[in-house]
Amino acid sequence: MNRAAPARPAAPDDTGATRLKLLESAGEVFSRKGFRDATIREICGLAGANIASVNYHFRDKHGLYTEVLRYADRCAVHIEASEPVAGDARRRLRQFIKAYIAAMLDVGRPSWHGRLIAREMMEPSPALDAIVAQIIRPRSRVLSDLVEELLGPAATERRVIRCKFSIIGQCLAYHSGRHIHKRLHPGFELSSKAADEIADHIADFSLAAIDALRAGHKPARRAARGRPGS
Amino acid sequence: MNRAAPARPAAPDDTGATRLKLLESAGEVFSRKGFRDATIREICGLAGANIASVNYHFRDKHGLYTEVLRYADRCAVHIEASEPVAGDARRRLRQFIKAYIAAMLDVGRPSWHGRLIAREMMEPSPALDAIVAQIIRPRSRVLSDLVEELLGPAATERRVIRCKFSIIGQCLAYHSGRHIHKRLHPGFELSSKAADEIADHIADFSLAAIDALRAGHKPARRAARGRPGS
Amino acid sequence: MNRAAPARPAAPDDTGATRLKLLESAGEVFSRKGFRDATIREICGLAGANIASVNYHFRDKHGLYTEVLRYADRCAVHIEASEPVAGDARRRLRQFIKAYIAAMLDVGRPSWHGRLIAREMMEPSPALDAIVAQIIRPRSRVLSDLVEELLGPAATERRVIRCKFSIIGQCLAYHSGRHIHKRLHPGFELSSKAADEIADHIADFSLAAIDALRAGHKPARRAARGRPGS
Amino acid sequence: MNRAAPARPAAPDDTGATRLKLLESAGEVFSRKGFRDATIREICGLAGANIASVNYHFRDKHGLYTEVLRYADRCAVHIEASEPVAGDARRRLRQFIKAYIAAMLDVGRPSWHGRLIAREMMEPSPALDAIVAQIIRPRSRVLSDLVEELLGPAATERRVIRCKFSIIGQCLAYHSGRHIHKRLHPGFELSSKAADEIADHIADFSLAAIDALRAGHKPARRAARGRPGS
DNA sequence: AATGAATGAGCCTTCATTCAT
DNA sequence: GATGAATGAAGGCTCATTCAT
Repeated sequence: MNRAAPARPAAPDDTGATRLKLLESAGEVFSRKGFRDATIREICGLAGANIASVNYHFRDKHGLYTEVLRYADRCAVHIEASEPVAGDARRRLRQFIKAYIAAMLDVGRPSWHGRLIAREMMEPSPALDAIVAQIIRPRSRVLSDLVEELLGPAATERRVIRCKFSIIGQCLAYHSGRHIHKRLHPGFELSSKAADEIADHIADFSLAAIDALRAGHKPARRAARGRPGS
Repeated sequence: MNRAAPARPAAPDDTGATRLKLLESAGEVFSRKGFRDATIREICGLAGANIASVNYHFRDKHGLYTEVLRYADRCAVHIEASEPVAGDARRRLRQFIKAYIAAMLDVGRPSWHGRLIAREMMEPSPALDAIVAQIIRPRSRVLSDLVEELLGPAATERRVIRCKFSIIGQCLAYHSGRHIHKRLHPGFELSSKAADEIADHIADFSLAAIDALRAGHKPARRAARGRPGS
Repeated sequence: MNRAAPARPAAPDDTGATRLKLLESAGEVFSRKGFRDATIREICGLAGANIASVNYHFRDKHGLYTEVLRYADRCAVHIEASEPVAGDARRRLRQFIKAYIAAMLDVGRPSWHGRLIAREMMEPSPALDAIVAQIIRPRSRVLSDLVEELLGPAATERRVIRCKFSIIGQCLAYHSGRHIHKRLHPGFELSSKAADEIADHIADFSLAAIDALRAGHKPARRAARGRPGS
Repeated sequence: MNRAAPARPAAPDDTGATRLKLLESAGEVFSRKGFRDATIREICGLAGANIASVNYHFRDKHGLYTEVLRYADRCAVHIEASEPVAGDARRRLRQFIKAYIAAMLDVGRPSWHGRLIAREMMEPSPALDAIVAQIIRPRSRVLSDLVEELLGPAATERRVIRCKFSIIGQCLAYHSGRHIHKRLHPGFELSSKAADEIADHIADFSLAAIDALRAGHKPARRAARGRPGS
């Protein structure tokens, strides 16, 4: 009743140096350690601010977290917007995957955005619903449309969803499996340099699979053999 | 469920009812909440043991965690061992995927084993190295061999690794993305009933893609400009 | 209600809308929650003022409290002054009790004045000395004079004080014991409607006792053995 | 779920040196400063115990407070029980008042019991209901019966309650008004020495008043005059 | 005359750990 | 072999206060 972001309720933005530094630091720490393991002390220390400033600007640790997610959302919008809509479906899918992989592998960016959302996906906070509605669902629709177009007559709702998950899963593997990857294949660095190559692999892999599903027209067990490749 | 290490009779000893109950309870709680969020109190409460018993039996919270992982490992061995080695590569790959998906979706089991390893993959503890060496690497080899065989002349080290990740990534997606899936597609339950169908989809998808890679000897049929592989 | 000190034109200045609203709000909150439980935030919120305004206008939370007491004092003067001086002692005592009970039971007023002083009586702040000197002692004198007159030849200093406390105590009971009263006798509301009846009871009760003390010249009519007074 | 007085749920008692010292210290501090102003640090410091011991033994600051009240209750029982039931009503009322005044003025006792209950009366915590039921209501009944007997035919429910409050109010005045008393009449010490004399005054005062009410048989305004004394 | 921003101290609570039996 | 009792460190939060404008 007598707190909340100090009388500036509707300005979701940036003005205020401390507030901004706090958001950045919190994004970094939350994405690295998760909500509970992140301590307000570390966040404030990183931002060079007093411990109580979190209470002042965001009321709460939860309030800070929520605001960090909204902040990440605002930053994410133009990444989305900058993607080209032109080209045929195959090309657009490849582009989509490239953008996704780039996000997963932290290619030239504040870098914690992707990690934070990945974290929410694995162990959701009450904020996940909003994230799904604002960030994930729109992108999911784009992907669904692409897959549906590529499947052509073979597209059923169920199959579109499965293919979508297959594509996203391949991308996510390079994020959530990065620690395993590092230990299993020390020679294959997951640097941003490899991003393009990885994305192409996933695109090739997925397009071939979808082609096969379309050609076979039945997802039957051995239907795939020989067809898609020729 | 809690059979003492069958092949390793002199294992660091599982006798002691309390000790064993502690391991089971800890596995359950650690897998559900992660290392830090799990409290010794809850674990002991679930096991009906004294708070100090963790210190007594395992010296430490970390000691308990390490021992839980080794305990899970011993239990995991025969799951691995029970997988069929017979059949051609296509069939064995499908079996592999079915087993993996079943583990991910907790099909009829005490079931914290899979969840715990999934957790370690995302935010590793010092114990991850041991897990990789003892549990993950062996399975990874099995999968590598399968993929290599299926790729035939098209198999390069790099490509085998990429395909392996594509397959594992699709499976993991149904675990790490389960919260998103539930929100995005409320109609499609991720129950154990769907496990078989999902596994078949992933097998079809992956086999088709691998076939295409093999046939084309170039990553994709009509690789949209830029030829990722070369 | 918030008329500036009428008889004291040069009083430490009440001009300034914010300052005045702050005093009113603080009186309300302090009287309801006590000094420490009252928060500056709530007071300022109620007054629609900035948090720092307390420091600006009153230097301190303590400064605000002191000033609130002085403000209440100024408001209290005419209540005191408006009491009738006419009539015989019995009637004047009854009037005194009615005024006191009305103050205790908050009969149709902004009403935090009485509550605030009651609070100071129970756990005094450094400001209590001033309150006693300026507010309480004058009224106490009035009551002493009445009791002395009523006791007549039986009046000793000690006995006058005791009777005075007996009268005040009965009145205070309806304030400090209100929560007990509510629980013990849910049927008997302590509303302002009952104020007059209660005051009459206390007056009857006390006058009868004083009469007896005077008549017997020994504390009680048939003082049960031991004669307390002698 | 996993806390509460350590597995000794039904033993409301003493064993445990630290636990007992904690109860005593808490009683002292709570009675002097009230629930919120009392700090766990001060209580533990006074008891020579660690800060966390409150959590261990009583789960909570609230839990400690509740237990302190129950502890005070147990101590209070024999005070109650030791009161004589013999004698006529006048004498029993005088005894009642003496006991009450002795409690108010802390005559030779752990000393915080009375203060604590007095505090609860003025600003109740959720525990007040229990206190009323277990401690206050029984005593209140005793007093009601005495007053009813003394009023004889003049006793109505309403009048009995009023007289009861008049008696209790006089006693409470010496507790809640002690700070005022000290400042107003520095000569009259409120030591335990004066307790007996004060109690006798209240008894004389109240008995005379009740006699008058009985004689007048109507509580009318001027009915008291001349009657009770003769 | 007044305020938004920031601060440091302190409180309650929780947790893993240890000690003595 | 096992446990009840006790502890110290740390975390989140609240509050009165101050600074710069």
